[in-house]
Amino acid sequence: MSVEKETEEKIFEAARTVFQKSGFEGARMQEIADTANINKSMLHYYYRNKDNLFFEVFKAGVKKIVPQLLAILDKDIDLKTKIGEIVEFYYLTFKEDPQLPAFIIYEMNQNTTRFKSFVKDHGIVLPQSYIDQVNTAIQAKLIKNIPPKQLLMNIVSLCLMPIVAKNMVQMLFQFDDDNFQNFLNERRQIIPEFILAGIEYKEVK
Amino acid sequence: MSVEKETEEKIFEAARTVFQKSGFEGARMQEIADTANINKSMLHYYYRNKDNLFFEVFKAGVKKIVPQLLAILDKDIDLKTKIGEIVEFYYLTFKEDPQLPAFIIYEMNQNTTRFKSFVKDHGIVLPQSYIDQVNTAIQAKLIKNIPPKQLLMNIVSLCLMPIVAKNMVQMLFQFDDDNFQNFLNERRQIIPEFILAGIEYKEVK
DNA sequence: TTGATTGTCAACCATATGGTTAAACTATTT
DNA sequence: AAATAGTTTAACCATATGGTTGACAATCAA
Repeated sequence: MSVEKETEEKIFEAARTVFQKSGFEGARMQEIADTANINKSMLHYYYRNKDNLFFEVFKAGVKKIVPQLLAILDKDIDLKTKIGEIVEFYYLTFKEDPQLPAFIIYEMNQNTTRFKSFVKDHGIVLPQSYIDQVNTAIQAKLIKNIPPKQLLMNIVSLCLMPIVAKNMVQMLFQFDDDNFQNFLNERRQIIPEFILAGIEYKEVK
Repeated sequence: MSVEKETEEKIFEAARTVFQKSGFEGARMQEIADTANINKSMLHYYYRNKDNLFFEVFKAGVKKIVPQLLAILDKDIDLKTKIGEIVEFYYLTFKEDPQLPAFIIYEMNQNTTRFKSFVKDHGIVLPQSYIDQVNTAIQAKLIKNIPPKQLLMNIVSLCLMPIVAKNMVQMLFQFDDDNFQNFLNERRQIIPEFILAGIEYKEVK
């Protein structure tokens, strides 16, 4: 049994690597097997077929991002802290898994169905508490008027876009990998400042 | 000769459609031929092979985005106007070609080389005039201190991310296509306001 | 120890896919 | 009108790819 888990785990890790690098269509079962150092038949023995294996990887990827974000959004903390936590969460998560967001976003565009079932199974919904929090802040004139979804879109855009468009950014800004990492690191401070100013956030004493 | 251009054009358009929908790996030469309503051999007759055809489509895509952005950045207009123009440019361009940015960004991550040659051939460089403009504005205390590349990254992120992550956004926000289009439209106003507030922009009289 | 269950592998299979070819057809030139 | 060059097509080819099979090994239950 320990052997079984080991192999299954090896396969999954290899699949994660290859699928995230090449996408569903670009990934080859043989390459996954080679990466895992096992026979190709094992892939089918444990996961039946390519779709299945892919979906496992895809699900794990979504699980790593979405529920965490929603949990932070739902927290009972003030808006400023919340924004800071989101920025930090994205920075840390994608520092160690930089290809994940591009992978998820691309594959979701290719096949919405895959994701839909996941959303239903996990009851993924934007927390009402977040919506209320923003609207309350607006009414209290603590921030300027902005639809909560638009604000969230802004936050996520600022965090994810540079990572998703990594090569484009590196090319246009003529960054090597170090420069790019510094650029991202710099954004940990710049993004929260930019957002808070953007909504004209007023501190509550 | 008119027939030739017609066929070549038909092939290119079909290739654009299919490649943008499915990506390089997911695209099938047969599907392109079917979409163009011609025999598959014609693809090879006019474009030799898949790589070639793809690269033409890819180049055209980049040409539609990058030079335009750089041209606006290089314009001798004040920062506020410039930001407004970028936001409008992106909105209008991708309203009629929504899959383009995700396509370019994804394929660029898959194969940097493809893009590198393009950048070299077209002398694509971030205009110094833009860098200077931002730095000057900072020194004049017209905006708060922010590295020009970070500011540009913010602008582009806010414009592109929702389009690139369309399905993700629609799912999470429970938008149908109309809702989504309205959401994007709403951003034409929200993004410039958000950015100008974000950099604490002061009007020059 | 032995019989059964589970895991692993090399060889194999069917099909899809990018690409080729040679012949037919069409327009253009002489 | 004949020859030439350019365009289009159906049939074909080699290979890559996802998936299967059957033999064999390891592990476990009795």
